[in-house]
Amino acid sequence: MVAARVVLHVDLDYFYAQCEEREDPSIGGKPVVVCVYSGRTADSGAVSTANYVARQFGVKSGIPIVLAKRMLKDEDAVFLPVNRKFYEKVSNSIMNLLRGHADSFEQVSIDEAFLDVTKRINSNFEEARKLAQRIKEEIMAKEKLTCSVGIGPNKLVSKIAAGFRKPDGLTVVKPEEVEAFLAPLPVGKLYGVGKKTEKVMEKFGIKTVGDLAKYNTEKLIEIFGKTLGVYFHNAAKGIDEEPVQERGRAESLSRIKTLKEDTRDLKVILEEVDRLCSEVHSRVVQQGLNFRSVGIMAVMTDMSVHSRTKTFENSTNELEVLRSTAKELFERFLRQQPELEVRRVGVKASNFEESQKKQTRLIDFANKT
DNA sequence: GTATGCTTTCGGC
DNA sequence: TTACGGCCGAAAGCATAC
Repeated sequence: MVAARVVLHVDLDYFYAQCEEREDPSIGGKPVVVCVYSGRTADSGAVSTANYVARQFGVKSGIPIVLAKRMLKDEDAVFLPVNRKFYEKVSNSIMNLLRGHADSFEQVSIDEAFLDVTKRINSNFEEARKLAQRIKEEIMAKEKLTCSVGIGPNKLVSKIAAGFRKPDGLTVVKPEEVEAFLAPLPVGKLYGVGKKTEKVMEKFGIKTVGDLAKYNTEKLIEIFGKTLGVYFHNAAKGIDEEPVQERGRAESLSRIKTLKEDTRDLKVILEEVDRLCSEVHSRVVQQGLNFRSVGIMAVMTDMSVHSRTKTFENSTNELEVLRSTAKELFERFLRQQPELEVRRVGVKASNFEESQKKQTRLIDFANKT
C-alpha cells in the first residue's frame, strides 16, 4: 500500500489588483480595478482584475471599462492600467519561494502553482495544513500578499479545494473526505468537462459530480468512448494520477492588438500584423525555439472571433516565414469573410521545437547502438 | 471503433 | 442602453491513422 500523495494548490488572490494595493496602501479599502486600455478612446478597453471591494458592485474581469466606471460611479474607485512586468517580478519571487517548499513543483500561470509535498510531510494532512499556514505567512512577510490554498490527495482535488474559500482561504480535503467534498459540485467543475460535455451529461441525468460517480461505468464508456469514459469515472471519485512536474516551454506565443479604427484595408492590417510578427519572432528567438505553425486571429466589428492556422512540414525561426504566412492567412480570411470590418488583429507561433540543432545525427545514433 | 493530430473556438484571469 | 484586452491552455470538431 502506497501512502497517499499530498498536493497543494496555491492561488494568489485577485493578483494584479492586490499587487497595486501593496504598492499604494492609500487605495486599500477602495474598489480597485486594473484595466487594459486599448488606446482607441479614453476609456475603451476591458477590466483585467478587480479587488473584492469592486466585485461587490459587479465589476469582474472581462467587462468593458466604461461599464465598470458606471457601476462604480458613486464610489471612490481607483482605475489603474496593467503593469505586467511588475506583476511578473512579484510572481517570480513568490514562485521561487514556493518551489523551495515542494518535493516537485508546477507553475500553472502567473498566479497559480501546484506543490507536491508528500515526502516532506510524510503523507500527514495535519502537517500539510501547518506547512500551508507557514507558506501563507512567508508570502505575507516577503511580498505582503495573501493567497488561497487547497490541499488534497491530487491536483484535481487541491485545485477545487483552493477555490472553495477565498480570499485568504485554506481548505484541506483528506482522502476519506474527497467523495463527499466533490459530490455536490456541478460536473462542469471537473477538468475536461466543458459546456458541450456538460450538456451531454445533463441529458443522461448527470448534473453533479455525485451523479457522475454513481453512474454505470460501462454506460459512460458507451457515451464518451473508452478513454474519456474511464477518465470521467475516475475524476468523479476524485481519482487523479497526474504528476506535479515543472512545465517546459510554452505551447504558443502570441500578440494581439486593437487597431486604431475598424478597417478592411489589407495595407493597414498588414502594417500592424508585421509589427506583431516582429515582436512574436523576437520572443521565439530569445527562447531558442523554432516554430512549425503560424496562426492569425481577427476580432471583427461585431466582436466575433476568428482564427486560421498553417502548419509546415519542417520547423523554422525565420521572421520572413512568419510574415509571409500571416499575410497569406489574412488575405485568404478576408476573402472568406467579405462583410465585416476588422477590429483587432493577432499573430501566433506554435508547435515549437528547440532551434539548436541538437538533433542526433544519424552517424551519432549509429555509434551509440 | 478508438486513438491521434490538426484546426477553430471557448473561457479564465 | 450600448459598452469590449491580451494572452494562454482547454475544449470541441473533424479528418485520418491504426
